[in-house]
Amino acid sequence: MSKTKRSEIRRRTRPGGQAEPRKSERTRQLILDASLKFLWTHPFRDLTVGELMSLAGISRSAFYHYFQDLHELMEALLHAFEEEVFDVTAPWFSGEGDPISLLMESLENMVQVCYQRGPILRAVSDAAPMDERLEKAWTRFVEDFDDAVTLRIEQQQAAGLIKPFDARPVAMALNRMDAYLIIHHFGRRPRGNRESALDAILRVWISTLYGEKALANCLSRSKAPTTAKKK
Amino acid sequence: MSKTKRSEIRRRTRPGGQAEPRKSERTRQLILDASLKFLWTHPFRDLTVGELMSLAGISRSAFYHYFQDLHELMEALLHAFEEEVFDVTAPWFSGEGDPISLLMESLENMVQVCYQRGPILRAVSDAAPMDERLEKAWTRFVEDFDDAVTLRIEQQQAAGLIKPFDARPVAMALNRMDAYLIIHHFGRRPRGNRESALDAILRVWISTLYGEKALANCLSRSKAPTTAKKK
DNA sequence: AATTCTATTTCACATGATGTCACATTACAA
DNA sequence: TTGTAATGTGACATCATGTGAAATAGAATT
Repeated sequence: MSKTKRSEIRRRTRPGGQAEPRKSERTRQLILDASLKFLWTHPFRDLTVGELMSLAGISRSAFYHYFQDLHELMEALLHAFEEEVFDVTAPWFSGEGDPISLLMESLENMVQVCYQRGPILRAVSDAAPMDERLEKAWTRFVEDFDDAVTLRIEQQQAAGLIKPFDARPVAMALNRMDAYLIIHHFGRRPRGNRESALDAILRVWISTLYGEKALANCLSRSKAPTTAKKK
Repeated sequence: MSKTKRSEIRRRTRPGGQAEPRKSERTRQLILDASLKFLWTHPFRDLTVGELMSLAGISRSAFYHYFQDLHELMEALLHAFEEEVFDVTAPWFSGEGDPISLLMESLENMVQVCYQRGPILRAVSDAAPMDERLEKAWTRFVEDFDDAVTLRIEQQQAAGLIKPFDARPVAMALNRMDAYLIIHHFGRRPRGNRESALDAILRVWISTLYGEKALANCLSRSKAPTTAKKK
């Protein structure tokens, strides 16, 4: 260790002046964690800066050193979620191989992630209409998917895998369905049934894009149709 | 006119004590109208009791004689909308004849109504997460559709018109798609294209419920697929 | 260890919207 | 016209928000 002081080691883990475990970073994370814990059991409308900070064990006004307001905090949560979802849906968007299998894989992954992070998703979509900035971030998130799905449909139409139609409106329809169906099912506790939500999403996507024949093939491994009525 | 006083004529138009053009009813309507005018050009988050009442030309505190708060007002708007939508979608739900034609008629009507009342729909769905009562009303509205669609699908499955599958999750998926696609397209000005939204909705519903063959027949009269890219 | 400088936190306050009250005013039936 | 209930108003208490100055704690330098 010779001359190098401990502080130098710690602080210079990341070059460029960005220190690693800076106190403020830890505090910021503390706040994020507290908000997460809160939103897991309460709707966003009940979240107040005071509540949040007392949960985090810090004074209320300290909040404003880390976030402009609650909406900016929600934006931070959204961005983390965003990244995760884009990662796990990559297969259909950029993978190679049977498009239907890839689609199924992507949608399964998406449902899986959303099942985990459901309350975040709901909190963000609840909070979005109350703040212009957050609303834009949320809109952009959804529209990024619109772009990606539109592009993929058009590619597969060109390849003759999907019948020709105006791709964008359909992509938008399917994405809205995903987002709000998932928020409905997984956005609050007790969360709905993963499997039946996924089945419905798969059914709609596949029959819309690839036709019922494709659907029949995929669902062959699935369980028999439920006739049971569950109100 | 003999003995009958004018007031008696006016007040007894509707028997049962419910007077007709009572002052308070007119004022209430004035407030509703003002809110509508406001929401047509501003998001719900900018609506304040003060603004609203000065728009209506009445004092702020008078508002609370007519509504508990802004959310109750939104609930009133929702109920008016609700009725209208249920009326125009009746064909598919209870009509007789070719199910696909009926479905198309219902969805066309729904898009038509929503195009007119888009901003109301958006305002309600924006406001809903902020208030438990309104949120419940909004949820019930959507779930009433879930029930109706589920029932109809099950009926047509029993009649062999629709392939067997678990109806409710699919009904929910299709309804979420309708609601939020429509809010997206028609909820603010400038509103999106009626036709392309309708086409997308029709495509998804028909191919999901009745298969692509049915779809091909219906869309024969439609315009050629647009290859144009409109970001 | 003492010192200095800065990052972090807190306290006290101003603001803005809400909802409620007692009271003024108006509408309307007698 | 007049009395009473319905309607409208102003003043107030409340609550969460966001801000700035002051206090405290942390880290680097000597």
